[in-house]
Amino acid sequence: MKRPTLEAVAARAGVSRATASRVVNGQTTVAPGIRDAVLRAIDELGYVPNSAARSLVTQRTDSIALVVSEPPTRVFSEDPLFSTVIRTASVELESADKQVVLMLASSAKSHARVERYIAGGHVDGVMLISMHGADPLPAAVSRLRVPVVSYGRPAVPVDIPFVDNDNVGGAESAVRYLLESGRRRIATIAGPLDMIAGQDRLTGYRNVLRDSDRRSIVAVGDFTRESGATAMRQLLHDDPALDAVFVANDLMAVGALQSLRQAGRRVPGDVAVVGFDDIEAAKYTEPPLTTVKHPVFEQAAAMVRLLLALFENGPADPVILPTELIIRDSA
Amino acid sequence: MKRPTLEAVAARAGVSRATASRVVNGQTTVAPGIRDAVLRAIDELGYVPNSAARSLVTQRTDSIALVVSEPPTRVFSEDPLFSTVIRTASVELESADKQVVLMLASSAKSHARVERYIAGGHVDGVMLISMHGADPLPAAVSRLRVPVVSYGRPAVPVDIPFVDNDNVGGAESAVRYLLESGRRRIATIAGPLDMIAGQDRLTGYRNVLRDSDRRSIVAVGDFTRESGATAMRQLLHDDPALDAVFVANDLMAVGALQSLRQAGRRVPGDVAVVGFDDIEAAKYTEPPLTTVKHPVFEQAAAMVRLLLALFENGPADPVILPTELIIRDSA
DNA sequence: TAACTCTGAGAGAGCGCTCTCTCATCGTTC
DNA sequence: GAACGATGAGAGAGCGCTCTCTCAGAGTTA
Repeated sequence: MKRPTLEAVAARAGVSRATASRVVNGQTTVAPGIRDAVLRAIDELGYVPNSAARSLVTQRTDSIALVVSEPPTRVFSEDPLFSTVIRTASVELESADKQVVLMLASSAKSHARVERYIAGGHVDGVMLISMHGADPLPAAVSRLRVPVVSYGRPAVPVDIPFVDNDNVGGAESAVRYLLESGRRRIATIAGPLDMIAGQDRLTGYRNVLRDSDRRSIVAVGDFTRESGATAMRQLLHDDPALDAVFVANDLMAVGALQSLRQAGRRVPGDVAVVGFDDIEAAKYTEPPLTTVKHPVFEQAAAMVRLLLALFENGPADPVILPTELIIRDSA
Repeated sequence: MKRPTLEAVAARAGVSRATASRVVNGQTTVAPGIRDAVLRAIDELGYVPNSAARSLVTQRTDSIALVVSEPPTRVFSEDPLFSTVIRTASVELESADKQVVLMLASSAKSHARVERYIAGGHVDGVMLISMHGADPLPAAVSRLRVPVVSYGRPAVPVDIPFVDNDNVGGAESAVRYLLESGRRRIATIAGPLDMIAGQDRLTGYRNVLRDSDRRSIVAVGDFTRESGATAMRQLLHDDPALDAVFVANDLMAVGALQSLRQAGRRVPGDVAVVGFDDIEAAKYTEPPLTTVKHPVFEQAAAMVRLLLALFENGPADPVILPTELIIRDSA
């Protein structure tokens, strides 16, 4: 019981394989009567084109690799952004009739695997997500002469188009807000400094404090809740008099809120807290979190558009999306 | 500048294409000297096999579809389980050298698309995740004569192997715990009743209450935080004297905690709360959430093993994983 | 030495499709 | 009425690979 081939369809419709192929591919140079006969044969036989055969000759695969490159330790965390980015990108790509091949690149071994796969011509394009500093993947992939875009500015200077949000500006607005609401000792919990988002948000924090001649108080986390909790304890130990903290992402802010609670500090009374990202959970913390909205959805969608534009040889300028301060109760 | 073919490798190594193919596929019937020559040629040319050509003849694709079937409304939510399941399954499949093709099936249109894709022989097997009640996909896919496994018991009775956790037993243990700790009026926030997890957890709740002759107090949510918050308000309105609530998942429990806080109820003093899933966020709620641990990681890994076993014509019995009550501060 | 087995390598078919080239047919124009 | 361009359909090559079949040559046995 084999799957029917184009040959079978052609035979049944009483035409040549070439004509059947024309109908399948929607060419207009087929007389209506014949087209109908072919369509009927396709329907009766339940014909579905064999993609391997097709892409063997067309040299296209209609699939896109979505490469998520992360340090192995973070692979299994429940990152809410991961889910949103993956889903949005999938939906957008599907509406462009592209398949999504998901690849996790954490170990060196899986890096090699990804490279081999892409080099193997399995995909028409690549989306690179969430890479950390010394990630060799952007450079490696860009060498492969396959259209590629990056979610977030690559940490190594490599010439691939990307979509990012305004991390520096977002952080600046958060810290400026804290300053303007009368906070004096503003600390920060920075993200991992081998990630651009970590670096840039710290830069934003420093920019504002420098301009106002205030001392910066920095602890570094790794964007997980737990690291946020640890970093907050650290900060309270280093400077018990701090009255505000800008946390580089909401997940760490959740951890920080818990540490503050445990230390008996009231939020926002004693310490104001501002996060970054505006994940759904931010509305449900106690108190609800003031945060910088990171347009994850738009960023993912823009990334897909950028890649599709690349296929059409369109312009491929980096896109930077604006952020917005969402004021709730924590600051 | 085209990619080198096997032909080119063979020519360079001074052998036939057949021999080169033997080396590439690791057959042992090649003399060591010749094998080395071929390997050298492969290396020098940077040869990577063309997968389309290969699967055209082998009829295998080495890729697996990971189909996530959800009502459109929930597609963009930041579901922490989604992320864990997808990642675990990916990692496991990659170590078996399978590609992961991610497909979102929310609309009827995308359902058709998924079916067409699978029928098109693009994948060697299918993993179906998170389908809701009237989902036609399990039945449709099982008709396609492609190996398929399901994450969670399919809602429609269809004969495909699945991996699930003991939803009924988990819910029972949670409610029994509430009962044993002296709670009298135990309500529940159920999940969507068109999902097996929603049904089964409600069944567990009812089983225990029936045995103890207590009245059940039920509100229904859809597994989102917001629905949990709404349902909790509803419950407090329906029965202000309730002193415990079993919430069918942690996300809704987070919402419920917020509503309780807003209503001035203390947790666990006035109302005890038990969730289900044990997502990471459960440790960070105020107070930390007592919950039933759902072995997401193991479940995803077991699903992959089940599918791989299917390829080997191995046994394909459903797997039910045990749950465990994790006691924190909310009950 | 002849007949045999075994091993290693090549020839060539064919997987299912697309696409160029060719050609028959028909309508149009002068 | 002959020459011409459109138009629609078929023939056939070839995409890159695997795998069966075949066979040369070396080793083994009587």
